[in-house]
Amino acid sequence: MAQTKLSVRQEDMLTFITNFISQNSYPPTIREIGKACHITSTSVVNYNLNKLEEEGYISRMLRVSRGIQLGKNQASALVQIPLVGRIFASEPVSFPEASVSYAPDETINLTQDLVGDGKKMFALEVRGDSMIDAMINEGDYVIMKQQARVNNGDLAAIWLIDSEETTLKYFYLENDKVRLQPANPTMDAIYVDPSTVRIQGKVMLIFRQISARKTVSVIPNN
Amino acid sequence: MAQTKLSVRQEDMLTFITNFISQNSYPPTIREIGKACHITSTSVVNYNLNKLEEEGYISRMLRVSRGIQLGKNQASALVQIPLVGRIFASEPVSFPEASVSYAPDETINLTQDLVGDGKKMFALEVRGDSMIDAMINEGDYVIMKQQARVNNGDLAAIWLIDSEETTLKYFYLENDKVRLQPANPTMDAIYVDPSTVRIQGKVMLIFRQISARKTVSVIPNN
DNA sequence: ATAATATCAGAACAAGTGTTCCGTGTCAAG
DNA sequence: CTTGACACGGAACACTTGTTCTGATATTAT
Repeated sequence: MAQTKLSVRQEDMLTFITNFISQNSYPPTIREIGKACHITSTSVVNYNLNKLEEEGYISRMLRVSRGIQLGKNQASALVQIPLVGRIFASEPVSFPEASVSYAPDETINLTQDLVGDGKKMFALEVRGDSMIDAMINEGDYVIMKQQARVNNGDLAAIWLIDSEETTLKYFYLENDKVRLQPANPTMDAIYVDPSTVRIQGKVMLIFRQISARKTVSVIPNN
Repeated sequence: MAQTKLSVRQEDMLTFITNFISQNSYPPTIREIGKACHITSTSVVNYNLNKLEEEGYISRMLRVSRGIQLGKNQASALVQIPLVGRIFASEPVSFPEASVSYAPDETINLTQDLVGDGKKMFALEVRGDSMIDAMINEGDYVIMKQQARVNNGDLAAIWLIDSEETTLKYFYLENDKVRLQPANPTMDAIYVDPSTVRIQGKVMLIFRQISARKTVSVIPNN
């Protein structure tokens, strides 16, 4: 609460605890903390742990081994988002069924500070290069939230009824006309009638994984 | 491995362990499991825990209190990547210092299945629209791994000595010439001499957060 | 039926673990 | 200088906790 400055020792302990939990998925003991932070006495570790708890950085469970919880990590709780398919420009977005089957290989894990609570959300893999005007490559993943309305300025998945295609553009309703603004600033917006578009969802996050995807002609350099 | 069917008791234990961890963020002890699952003997809990480990549902740390890890969660272990600054086209990438200080507001949490172990990695926020040829917007986040060498086909941060600018391009070494391929397929590659480039790191992940960023001229719709 | 295996219960042990007490040194305020 | 708050180190204590041993009961195979 007081949010005063942490001592170097306390900061050292906090980073160790954080790393330890992320590596082992269970918290360290007092003696493990002391050994890692070069503190010989368990009472000193206990003393500084109480300081950290007073400042709100951690929570402690009395008399419980490894009973340390990171206060800040509540914001980084995991959400599991199902990967339900692919998105083509030539098709409407295929929404998943209500039942969320548990398929670990087709699940994308993200933290809540990036995408929120993950309700009604799903992931799509982008196929084709028709999303270039939205600055989206083939192979990118789009995290979407299914909803029929979006606010002005949201990046939305929109089904264009006339031309029968799905596009991702920033949505603006202006004077009874819908302005669809490409994410690429070098491209122009298009104006359409609201009755010719159907909002399918709102894009929450886009990410692109680089590693080991373009494994072509690998020649190590000097 | 064998993936046989779990007994009711083992299934009961597994659900309790899962719920306990999600509630307390640390695993339960053997006796806590026994009490919750109506098992009076610690040896029986220990016996079934070994069964669960043989089937791959959990991992156990020998002689460690609360040393239980959920097998499924190993792929979604968290890595904390420090957000160390911004990346301009007109400057070399500013690398962080060796010491990783604990600054909670400037940390990006991702899962290991997306970015790997997170060693020597850091996050940069993209400023300016000069990365458009890499299909990267202003405001995007780039997760980079600091390394002086990359393999052919890696997306690399490259400092061009002559023109004094940083660029993100796919790297290919071909016949003593370096081919720098833009991510945007509509743009052409450039060929430069290896002595005129300096590899600063490899791009592991790019992501773009949409929510509440472009709050410009918001006019609510019907 | 008989043997073999799997599952279980109780108890005991050694090590792990949080807590507490006492003493020391530092440093700024009085 | 004295005082008090603060941080630290060492030690001891009591409880926790994983492990192991012995034996009993249930299930399955031969």
